[in-house]
Amino acid sequence: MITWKAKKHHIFIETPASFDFKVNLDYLQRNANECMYEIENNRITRVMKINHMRTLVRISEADRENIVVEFLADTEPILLEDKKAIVHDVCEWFDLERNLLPFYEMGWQDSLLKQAIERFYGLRVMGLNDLFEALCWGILGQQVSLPFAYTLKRQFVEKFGDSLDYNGKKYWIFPSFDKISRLTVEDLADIKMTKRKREYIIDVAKLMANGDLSKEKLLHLDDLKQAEEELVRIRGIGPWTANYVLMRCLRYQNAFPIDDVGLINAIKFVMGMDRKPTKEEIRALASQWENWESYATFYLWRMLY
DNA sequence: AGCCAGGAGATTT
DNA sequence: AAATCTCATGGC
Repeated sequence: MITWKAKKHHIFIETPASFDFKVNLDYLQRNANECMYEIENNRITRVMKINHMRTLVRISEADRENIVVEFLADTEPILLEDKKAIVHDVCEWFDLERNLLPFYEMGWQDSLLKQAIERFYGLRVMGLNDLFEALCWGILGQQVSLPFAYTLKRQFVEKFGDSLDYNGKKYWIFPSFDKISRLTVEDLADIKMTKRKREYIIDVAKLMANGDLSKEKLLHLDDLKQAEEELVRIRGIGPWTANYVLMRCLRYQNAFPIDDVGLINAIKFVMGMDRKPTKEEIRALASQWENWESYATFYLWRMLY
């Protein structure tokens, strides 16, 4: 259990030893076109949705063992349950409750992971807590470069999302599946993604609006395989997107987007290969990562950017 | 200019 | 089942 304490306008959350705020911050800053939060002076500012309320929070490192959440724009939660919800979401975002020591113990002896672990010690798989956002991000990222994916996301969010204003800046809230479920592909015509992707996103929004698809349902399945099957059944979601979402949103430790180009390139780079590794070679390397595939992938991705 | 990008679905073999 | 084709668009 995570220890936290609420002050008048702040909440302090204790972080584990194998956590490094700056390393995670670096990850969050990997693309300047990110639209869901702002980072300035080592402080993250973003909107968080809890119990049907929206709060603008600023998260920073208080000291080596604590991060602090400040509330801005008069959106401070008063009720204890709302404060608890904030703590819960922050913990989930930073994956604070996971014990990384077994991962490090394993990775330390793995020639591929060793460098990544040395370089990014304290890095967590940063979450995409919201299932609709995670699915959309996965779909948007299919077969396009990362910079372009960020552009698509920004267009989508700024056209269909809500925002809170603070000090003359807008802090965006990801479009709701309710809203998107009522749109047509023509409504999304301005967003320069393929028509197919527009269909996928609207269809996913409809499934969520119907209640046929939800984070809760996926979390209540027994294991990764079942959740993956459930997701892959949806048009537009293949093994890559399913595992990406299982990793970043549902937080299955063994989620593994094995076909990911980034992972392939990272392995090629770290091993100094002059060609891309085959799927079989990746499987062989990953056989040592059992039950830590998601973290292994995330750390290797970091070697590229 | 051409290749590729944090793929997926449909069609063919 | 596995290989191949088509989609589709910006970045480098």
